[in-house]
Amino acid sequence: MPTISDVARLAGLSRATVSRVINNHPYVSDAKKELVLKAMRDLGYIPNSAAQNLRKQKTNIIAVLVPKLTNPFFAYLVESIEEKAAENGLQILICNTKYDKKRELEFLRYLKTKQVDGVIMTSIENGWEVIEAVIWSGPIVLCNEYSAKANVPSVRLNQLQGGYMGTSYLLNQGYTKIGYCWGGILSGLAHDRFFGFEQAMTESGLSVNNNWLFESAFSIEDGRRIMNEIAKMADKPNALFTGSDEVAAGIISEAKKLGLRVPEDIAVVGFDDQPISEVIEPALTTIRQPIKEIGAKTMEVMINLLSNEEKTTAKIYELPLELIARESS
Amino acid sequence: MPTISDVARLAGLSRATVSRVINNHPYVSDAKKELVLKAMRDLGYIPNSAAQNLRKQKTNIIAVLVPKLTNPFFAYLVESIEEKAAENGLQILICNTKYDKKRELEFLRYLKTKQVDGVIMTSIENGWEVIEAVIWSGPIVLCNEYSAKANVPSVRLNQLQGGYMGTSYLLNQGYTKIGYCWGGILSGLAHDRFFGFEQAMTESGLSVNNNWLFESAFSIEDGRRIMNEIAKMADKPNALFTGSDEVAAGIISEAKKLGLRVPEDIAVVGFDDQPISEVIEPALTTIRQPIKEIGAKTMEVMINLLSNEEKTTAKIYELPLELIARESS
DNA sequence: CTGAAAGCGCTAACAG
DNA sequence: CTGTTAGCGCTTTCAG
Repeated sequence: MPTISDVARLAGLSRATVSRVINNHPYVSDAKKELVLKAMRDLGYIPNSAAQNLRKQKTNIIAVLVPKLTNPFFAYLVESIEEKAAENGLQILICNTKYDKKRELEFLRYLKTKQVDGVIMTSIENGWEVIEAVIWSGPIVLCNEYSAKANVPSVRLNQLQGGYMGTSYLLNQGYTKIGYCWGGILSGLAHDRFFGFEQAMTESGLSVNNNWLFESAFSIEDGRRIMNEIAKMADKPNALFTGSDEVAAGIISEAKKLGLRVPEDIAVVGFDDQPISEVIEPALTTIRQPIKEIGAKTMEVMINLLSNEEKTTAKIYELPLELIARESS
Repeated sequence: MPTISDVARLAGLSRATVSRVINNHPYVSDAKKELVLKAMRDLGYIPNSAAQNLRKQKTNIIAVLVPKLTNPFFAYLVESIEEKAAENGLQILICNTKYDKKRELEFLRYLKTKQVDGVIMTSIENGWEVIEAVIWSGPIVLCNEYSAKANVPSVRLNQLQGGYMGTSYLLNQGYTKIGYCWGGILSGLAHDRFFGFEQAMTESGLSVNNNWLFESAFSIEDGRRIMNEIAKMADKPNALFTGSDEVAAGIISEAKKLGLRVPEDIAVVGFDDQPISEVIEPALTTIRQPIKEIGAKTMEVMINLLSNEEKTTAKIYELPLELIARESS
């Protein structure tokens, strides 16, 4: 493995000059530059990034924390973030927290070990106090997530609007016995969405039925479970706002198994507009999140933070959602 | 940001001793160790990984190249690889090549820049000659992929068996007009699978109909497109081996739109046993790949390579596939 | 425009 | 068991 010294020796120049060529500095004569380039080629030289990172005190890597990589929403989000990162000469390090506090903390440590220059969090598992302890080591940007206490920028979707939109749609279709599925923790985002649901209900003079609030709803399997719970109820909801296409898919699939018709017996609204929502039958009414836009915006904010053009504040960037009406409600 | 020197100073010891504590070396008296630990705590010290990487000439990071992160198969595969990596104190760097030669090459460079200690490739875009040029910088392991020319270990599934199994199943169900969908490039893996298809056909005294070979089949959309092509044919296949659950889902969904019955009018076999296959209607007959096992095995081989217990050879580890019979055929 | 020199923060002989 | 010393490979003043 040739080093910069080998290149310098072969080119008959100093390491400083070679370094200048590597980093595209001005003030290197074309002649010497050619010499260096040739030597680099001849030796198959590639700069060692650990050395560069150490010396420059930066890595050009941004950690992107996601709670579940196998959730298409996050897979697409990561893709959009990566795209914007690449455009700006940055690399991303995908960190799959699996909704686990400890794992999240380990990844946040990367900021302190200088393995990454910044962190984008697409979910928050730990309390903000814990996260705050890390932040002075580098910028953090929240994406599709927020915490009331967080004093960092966050780029997110208008979840309140999402909850309101989905619920209103059901109400307009004439459903009044509406159930609600959610993950289980009323973190900022989930809270807003629920608030939107509540608001739409209230405005229609309806109240929320606590028996129809289903938690721990994440996966297709959870959807099936919830549908079975509903089937056993004496007083059943006739519509569900699920907060996730996967959960919605599970509900629809199980409902059909149970001999129920969707949307006649039970209407369903998903969230995300994932590929599955077009393929399932009946096709899913869902709420599309502008994934590309949110990813790009998040990276943009991060880049500004890194270049100190912007300083860390709790600024919120909010993007709109869109309801995609299909057949399930 | 405190450094090792700050810790040493505060503890009244040398940097060497602090380093020993950091790295859990034996031969540090408990008393001094306590002193160091306390100093580290008091300062909030965390070792700088760029410095460690430079000094140790290794990063404990393995790059995992995947062609498409939004494909659930790869998302799950990455998860299983990560799990095994974490168990062994390794970190993975997920690299999304997007089926792009140039991106693949950029990621392979990480091996030369010493950003990673090894590379796991779950697809190959470039010719092997190109890849070979990189390999002396560190170990490469192929996962669910192989190249005839590759002189590195590969952990893969028996695709020939997969192609054979899916086709035989269709034949046993009485279908004889069987079409075949594939990505478009007959790389090792795809070739084996096709060969299995051919073999099953031949054994049944059937020949492959070239009109029913559909290429560029990757996504749900592609499935829809193919189904529409079929609808226009005078002589139509009555069964399809798709090589992908996504494509199969697209085909089924579109077939129903066209008023066709699945499997009566057209039977479909998928590949991967992705979540979608259970939710779509009719549920998809598909071929399950042991993702957990293949990921774990791949990492195991990588770890042996890194520890020099094993040297790089073209050894092949092959895992079996399993047919999951459902309703689509 | 170019080179010499001084580290970035850490680890690993080696000597004691 | 502990400290001294010599770098890992690169970049960046500072002179010239």
